[in-house]
Amino acid sequence: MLGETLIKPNFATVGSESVLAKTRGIIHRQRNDSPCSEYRLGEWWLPVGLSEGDRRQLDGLVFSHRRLKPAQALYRSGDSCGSVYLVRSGFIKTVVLHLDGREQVSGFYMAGEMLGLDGIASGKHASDARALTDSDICVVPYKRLQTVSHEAQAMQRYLCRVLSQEIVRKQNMMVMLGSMRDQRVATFLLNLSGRLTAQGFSASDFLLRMSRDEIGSLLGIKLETVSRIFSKFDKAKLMRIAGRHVRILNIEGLRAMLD
Amino acid sequence: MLGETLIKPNFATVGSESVLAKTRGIIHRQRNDSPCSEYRLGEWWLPVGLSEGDRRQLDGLVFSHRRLKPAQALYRSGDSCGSVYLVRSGFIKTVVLHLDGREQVSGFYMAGEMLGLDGIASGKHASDARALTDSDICVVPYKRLQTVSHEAQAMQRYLCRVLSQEIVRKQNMMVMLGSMRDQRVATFLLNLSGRLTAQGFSASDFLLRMSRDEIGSLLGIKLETVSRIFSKFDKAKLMRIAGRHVRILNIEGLRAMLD
DNA sequence: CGCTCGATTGAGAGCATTCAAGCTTAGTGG
DNA sequence: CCACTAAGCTTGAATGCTCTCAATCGAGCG
Repeated sequence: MLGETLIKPNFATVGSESVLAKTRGIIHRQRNDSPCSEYRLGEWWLPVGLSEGDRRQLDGLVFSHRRLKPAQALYRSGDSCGSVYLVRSGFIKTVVLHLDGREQVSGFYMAGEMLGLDGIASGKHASDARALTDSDICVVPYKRLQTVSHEAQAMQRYLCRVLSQEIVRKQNMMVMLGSMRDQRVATFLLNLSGRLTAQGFSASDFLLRMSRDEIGSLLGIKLETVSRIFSKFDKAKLMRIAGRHVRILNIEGLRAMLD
Repeated sequence: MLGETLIKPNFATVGSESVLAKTRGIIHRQRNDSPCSEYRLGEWWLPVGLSEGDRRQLDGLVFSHRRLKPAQALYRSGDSCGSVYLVRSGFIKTVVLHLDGREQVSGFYMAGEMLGLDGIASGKHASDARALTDSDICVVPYKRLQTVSHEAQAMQRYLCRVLSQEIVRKQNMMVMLGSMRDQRVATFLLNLSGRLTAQGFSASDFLLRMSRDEIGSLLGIKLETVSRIFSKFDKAKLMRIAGRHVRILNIEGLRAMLD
């Protein structure tokens, strides 16, 4: 068991996250719990790449949002893709369906990250997106995004950057799948830690929002192997793992595993 | 050995491809062998997504080209990324460098396909691109592309589609890496066959432009395993393999392996 | 002709998966 | 409040597959 001293910065769900949000001051500027209210994109957009000056041009871009319960689908493979999605809070997984019926996780998305970008090419989503926790999602109509992009060149540049970033992300996933099992798990943990940090959360203490099976599915290994490697890392004092509570003890040690 | 009757549609290199090009009539409208001449993008762009009407707007988009010899680099990881690249002819591989020095192939690109899209996000290329054969590459300055995209909405839409398509491609690669070894090789062959078909080449007879090692690197398996699986497919009469000459005998049998 | 590089094939070792059992946690209902 | 249940997690043992190591073969080239 992990001691009580364990900090739980990303443990908050929709109900309690505003406390954290206020302490960070940027992301959660306001909350509106009405189910279909509209948000202004500008302040959400801002933290991930646009300058303050560009923001004014984008303030007109309004969009709806969706609340999801765990296991609820945001979209399904084959659905016509009229929007892209920005995660306001919560955790989303995307899964690709094999021809033989098996499912494979293709990505996890957390607050501030965009998903649904794989649907732009063909107009149909190439994967399913499902909530892992209670989640709050901004729905950005793609048509509208295009119009704004056409008018504001900054937005166009940003959109291309986001798309390119997703290519890099998938490519890094590909490369990771070519490394040893242990390295994959280390990479996964470091990646998660880094993204949580970017959101203002602790880099060393966090809660996994996904099962061993889902982690294994993403990393191309079986759930038992994930469990064994976690235990191994724990024994090696690289981290402490208790259920889904993770505390990284030796981040340099984890990094050292990658080379 | 494969018999003399083997058709060799994609065997042509820079020296002889114009013969094939003329028979297809769309892609190679003209040839200009001067080392730094400029091409009009419109007719290259056209076959992969833009309507005839949009084309006129794009005709002003000029760009240079590069000739590459086998093993020659188009760009390297870390190079500042001022352009994206369109393959006119030949074969390019992209490789990502692991922290431990190993190299991993992240993709193969053939005529009509774009690469370098992973560099847009950070302004620096995230991989190396090297020629597998003599290749002819269109260099499309990204700044210029942005300007045109801003003016012509059709181009903007197209650019986003291309980026999204690359996301789908990488995602499919990821998923493939989660399947059995045999299935990966089957997927690889079917994918290659399909892309060659899209370029007007034979779907059943073609020449691999990459080594077993490079195939294995992409598929996450060792070169000996690639060789063994090729031999196995050959024994099963799914295909004939002789060195790098491939003749697919039972494409439905290969497809059936995927489910 | 001999060299080199890539491909093929075999044998043995190593490691992840499979199968199975026990354990913990969370949620439910008495 | 506690027992019960189900789902997820951990751990062990044996199997099977891929990798590693090694030898051979063949094609291309000087």
